[in-house]
Amino acid sequence: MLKPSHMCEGQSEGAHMRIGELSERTGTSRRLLRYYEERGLIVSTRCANGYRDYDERLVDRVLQIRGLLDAGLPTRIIKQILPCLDKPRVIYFPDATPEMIATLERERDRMTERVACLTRNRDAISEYLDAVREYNGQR
DNA sequence: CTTCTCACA
DNA sequence: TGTGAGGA
Repeated sequence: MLKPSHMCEGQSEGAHMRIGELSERTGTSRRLLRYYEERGLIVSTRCANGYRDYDERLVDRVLQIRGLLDAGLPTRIIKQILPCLDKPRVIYFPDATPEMIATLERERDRMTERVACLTRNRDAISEYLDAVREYNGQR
């Protein structure tokens, strides 16, 4: 029995993949995945050949990171709160430091601001669309 | 295919 | 924050 070529030595059972697969499954460029790792957002182990080896669970994590980034959070903040968002949330209550709370509150307020901005622009576009339909309708 | 660094918008 | 080039 030959083991699949994408598998590493000594990682028999856990589902693992290398960067190309993680890239495809997350819709994130390989370049960007390395960048996230550099910023400390994700981790990887290395195969004997030096290739990165990613755990299955990284798929969800990367997706989550993308979502946070889309929400406008900088990587340094994401790096801090990512552990708090992990599965067993209760465990992480201890490290809810006052400064952590403070940064999260600021970040939430910034989000609120962005939401308001998006809403205004969406409404402006809706209004324009309505006007266009009106014009085309009566001609 | 993977890795890395340097430079740049 | 994210990409492209270019080499190993």
